[in-house]
Amino acid sequence: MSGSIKKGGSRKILGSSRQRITTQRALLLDLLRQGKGHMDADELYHKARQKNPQISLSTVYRNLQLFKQLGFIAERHFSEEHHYYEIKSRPEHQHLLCLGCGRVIEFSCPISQQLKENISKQYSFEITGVEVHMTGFCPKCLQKSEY
Amino acid sequence: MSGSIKKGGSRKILGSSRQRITTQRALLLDLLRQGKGHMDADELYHKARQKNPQISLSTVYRNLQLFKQLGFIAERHFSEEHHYYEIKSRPEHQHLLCLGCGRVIEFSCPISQQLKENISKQYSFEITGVEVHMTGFCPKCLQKSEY
DNA sequence: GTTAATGCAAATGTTTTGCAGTATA
DNA sequence: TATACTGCAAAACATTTGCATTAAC
Repeated sequence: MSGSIKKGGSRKILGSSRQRITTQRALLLDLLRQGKGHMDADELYHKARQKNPQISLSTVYRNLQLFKQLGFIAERHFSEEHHYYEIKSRPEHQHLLCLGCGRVIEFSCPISQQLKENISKQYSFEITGVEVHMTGFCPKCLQKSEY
Repeated sequence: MSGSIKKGGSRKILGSSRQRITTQRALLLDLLRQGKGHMDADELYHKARQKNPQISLSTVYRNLQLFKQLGFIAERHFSEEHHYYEIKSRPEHQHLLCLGCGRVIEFSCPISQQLKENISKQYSFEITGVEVHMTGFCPKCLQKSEY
């Protein structure tokens, strides 16, 4: 396949484990890094097809699983149907979902660190992740519902 | 159908809206109330079949949606695959999931109220729900991985 | 008696899997 | 060259829907 896709960045990530650096993986990681915010499997698939029309949906799913296992991406379940994925190198942030229009806002939540330590002590857990997920209605949607 | 299932409690809930109080609904609400913690659709279906072998899975799904819309139950997405449901009248609590054994621990998180107000002001949102979801490894699973 | 809710079966949509061929190391 | 990865098609899931029947009002 053509060498038009840079694999430099992916090598850093994938090279350290025993995984092969395929064109598809490089592309998928690229898209995940570029894409600001959250993507579900299907979105990622369609974006990938624009660069590589041959890529299959199974490859997307398989690699999302791999990236997740390797810890490169985090899986979020804040919407009803799909799972969303995002690169872990992004700064710590939490999510605020508007139930009216579906918009997702990210906010930082420094308290979560403290909370994590409290719970960790209390239950003798080793905590690996903290998600704070709020739902509500954004200003625009609040206006609409005022009649 | 037999009148062996008490519909009293359900009447309070369902009667206030225009929904009909069916034997199946009464049973499902009963099970959701009794069941401590979280149930997914399939679990609820199997529990319901023990009391009413005729009940169908579609009825379970349809009613979970209804209950959710009416605000009686909350839908949680803290595990990989399924959605879990729980009666809203339960006291405020958050979830801690062990990635090793799948055990879910509930903990209360009074800070969340404060957090909610902060974010609400900051983004002019009307916040309807706050979920704090932690993942990690419980003491037992930590022991196992120590070799 | 009306009409909403049910049960069944079929449909849908997402995610997973088997396998032969292909590209990476 | 050896084998891990891909693409395809089919399978496996959970969830939804259409429709005739049943039960609640």
